[in-house]
Amino acid sequence: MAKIKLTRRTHCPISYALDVFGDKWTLLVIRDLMFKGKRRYGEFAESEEKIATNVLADRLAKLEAEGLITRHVDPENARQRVYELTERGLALAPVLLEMILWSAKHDPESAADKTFVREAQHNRARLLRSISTAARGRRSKGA
Amino acid sequence: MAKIKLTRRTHCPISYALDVFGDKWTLLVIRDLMFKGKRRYGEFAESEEKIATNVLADRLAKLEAEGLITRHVDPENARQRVYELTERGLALAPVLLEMILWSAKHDPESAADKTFVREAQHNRARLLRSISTAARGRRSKGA
DNA sequence: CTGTATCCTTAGGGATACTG
DNA sequence: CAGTATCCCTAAGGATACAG
Repeated sequence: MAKIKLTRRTHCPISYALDVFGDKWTLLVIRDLMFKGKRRYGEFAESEEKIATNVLADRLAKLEAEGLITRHVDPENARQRVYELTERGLALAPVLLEMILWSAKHDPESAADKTFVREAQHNRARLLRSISTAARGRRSKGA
Repeated sequence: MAKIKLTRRTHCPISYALDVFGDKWTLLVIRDLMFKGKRRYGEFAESEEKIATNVLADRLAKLEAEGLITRHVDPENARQRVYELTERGLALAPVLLEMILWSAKHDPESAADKTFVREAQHNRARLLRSISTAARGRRSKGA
């Protein structure tokens, strides 16, 4: 089991955010949960960035410790675990969205992405709504 | 001189953004430039997170290589260098702002911050305008 | 399938002395 | 002041084998 240590440098809100998700992997897991509907360990591991399993386990544990995700046994399959965003995790949607828009504006390859850039550009408000709606659906189904 | 290596993992816009500024230090430099009006090496080094000088030099070089900041000799003092945000760097303002708002909402210590949280909460649009105005002012003064 | 554990290499970065 | 250069240690993380 990965030992989790949550550090905090200063009182600054930017610094705080960086302490929680300021690394190259954490937000990719959030992305998979938020925009790609992924919920299981194996699905995260499949993502094209190819996160190592130990790193994935570490980030999932940290995200749970930070209260950004929950981890439950799938009621429909006791061998499966299901990860879901909490309200606190879901509240990162605007941050992710602005990152997407920035990348799309400044990087041609990102701009060409079909997964969420188009929707983000055309209707940011609707995308934000659809994210929280989808999350609510998942929760009520899972409970 | 720090050797700069810019990597890119996938075409994904989130992944791209993380490749550019996904670490614990880069956005602190951007923060200092954007919200605190800092422009010089020594000012960044003074920040309370106490970035090491070699790390600072590395991040400044990377930011310049990515086109987020410029580096010039101060025309008023040839011994001084002045760092400034480019349009591309300035365009990160909404990302930083959403991070501030998220932290303020989910962390009491951040919420208590006086530097930019209050203004961010009360008038996000005005804050964004004031940032780009300040940047324009700096540029015209420096040129 | 969901993780854990281990091995091992590299990158990150703190401390600090030093240079133009 | 604005960096550079070492030294050295720790954390990050890739690869992979293993366990429930």
